[in-house]
Amino acid sequence: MRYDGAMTEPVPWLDARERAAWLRLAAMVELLPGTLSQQLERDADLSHFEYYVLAMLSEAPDRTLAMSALAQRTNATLPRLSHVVRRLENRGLVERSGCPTDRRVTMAHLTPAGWDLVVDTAPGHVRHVRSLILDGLTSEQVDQLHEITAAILDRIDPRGCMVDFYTDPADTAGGTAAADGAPEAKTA
Amino acid sequence: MRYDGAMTEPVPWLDARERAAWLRLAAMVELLPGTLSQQLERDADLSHFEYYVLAMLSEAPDRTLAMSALAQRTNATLPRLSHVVRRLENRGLVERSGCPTDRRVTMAHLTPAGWDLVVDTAPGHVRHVRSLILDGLTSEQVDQLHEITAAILDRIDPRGCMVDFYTDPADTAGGTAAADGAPEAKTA
DNA sequence: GCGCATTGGTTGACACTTCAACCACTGCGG
DNA sequence: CCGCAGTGGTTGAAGTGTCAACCAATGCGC
Repeated sequence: MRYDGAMTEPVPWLDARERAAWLRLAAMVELLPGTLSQQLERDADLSHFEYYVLAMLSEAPDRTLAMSALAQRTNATLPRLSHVVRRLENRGLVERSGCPTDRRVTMAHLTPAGWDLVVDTAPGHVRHVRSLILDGLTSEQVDQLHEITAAILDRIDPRGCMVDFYTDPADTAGGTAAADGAPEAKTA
Repeated sequence: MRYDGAMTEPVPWLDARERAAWLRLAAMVELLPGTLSQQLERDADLSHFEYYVLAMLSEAPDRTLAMSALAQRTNATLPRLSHVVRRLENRGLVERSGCPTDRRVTMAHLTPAGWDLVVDTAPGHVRHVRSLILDGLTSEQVDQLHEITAAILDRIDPRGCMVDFYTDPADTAGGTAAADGAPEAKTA
C-alpha cells in the first residue's frame, strides 16, 4: 500500500505560505462542525445537520422535498439522510409519504411542529453564525471567502450538486433573510 | 428548549452576499473531510486524522510527543486521540510509554514502520491537497484564505491551541517542505 | 409485453466520535 | 506529612456516519 517507492515526479512541496493557509483550513474544518452543533444542541436538541435538513424543508414549496433532492441540498449521502429523517420523524418534526406519480420516491414534509422549531431556532442560529464567522471578517473578506469556497467546491464536488440553489440573482434584490435557509417568515 | 419566544432584539439576518458565502463555507466543511480521507484510505488505509497524528509525530523532536500535546496539534479531544492511538499502536505504527518525570503523562512515539508509512504517503497527500485546494486559487487568494481562517479560528478556538506552531517566522526562510506536516526528509 | 439496467430509497453491520465516569498521579495548603 | 483539588489519560456505552447489500419501481430496447 506504499505510495510509490520510486521518485516518479518531483513532489511540489508546500511553501510556508501555502502550508500555513492549509493547516489553518484543516483546523477550521475539524473544529467548525462541533462548534456549530453545540449551540443548536443546547437550544433545540438538534445537530447542525438536522437543523440544516429542517431549514431546507422549511424553504421548499409546500415544505416538502423528495429525499434525493433534500440530500443534494444538504450535501448528504442518501443513507445518512434516511437515518436522520427517520429520527426526525420519530420526534414528530417531519413526515414521510410516498409520491403518487413515481412510487420509488419518498417525500419528506415538515410538520407544523417542525416548522415551529425552525422558526424558534433560526434567530439564535443566525446570531451564532454571525458571531463565529461574519463578525470577524471585513466586507471584502466575506466576498473573498465566497470566491475561495466556490473555487474549492468546484474541485471537491465536481457536480456542484448543492450550493448553487440560492445563488440565482432572482432574490439578490429582496435580500433573502436566511442563514442555512431560515424560514421566510413572510410566507408563513 | 425554544430559543426565546419574545422578540428581544431584532435578528441581524444575513444578506445575499453573507448567505452565499456562509452556505458555501458550510458545504465545504461538510464535504472536505470525506474527500481528504478517501485518498489516504486508498493509498495507506489511513483516515485524514490518523495521517495527521502520524505527521505531527514525525515532525516532533525524537518523533515523540505527550498525548495532550499531540491532541492540541491535531485539534482533537483526548478521548478521541486515545482511541486512535490505540488503533495505530495495534498496527505497529506508534508506541506508547510512560514518562519518567511525570508519571501521569503518556508519551506517543512514532515507530520506524510509522515513519516509513508517513514518508511514503506524504507525497501523494501533498499532491492531493494541492489539486483540491491550492491549484484552484490564485496566490492572493491563498493569502486571503490564510487571513480569513485565522480570523475564524480566533473565534472558534479562543485559546488558539493548535495552529500557531508552525507560524513562527523561524523557518520561513528555509521553506518547510511539509503539508499537514510531512516529515522533513533532511533530518531523516 | 418481456427482460434488464438504472434510479430512489431503506436497512443492518461496522467504525468512529462523544460523553461521562473513572483512575493515577501531582502539587499545594495546612 | 496528610488531605484534596486539579491534571493527564483511559475506558465503556451510546449516538452517528459509512458502506454494502438489498428491494421496489421505472423505463428503455426489442
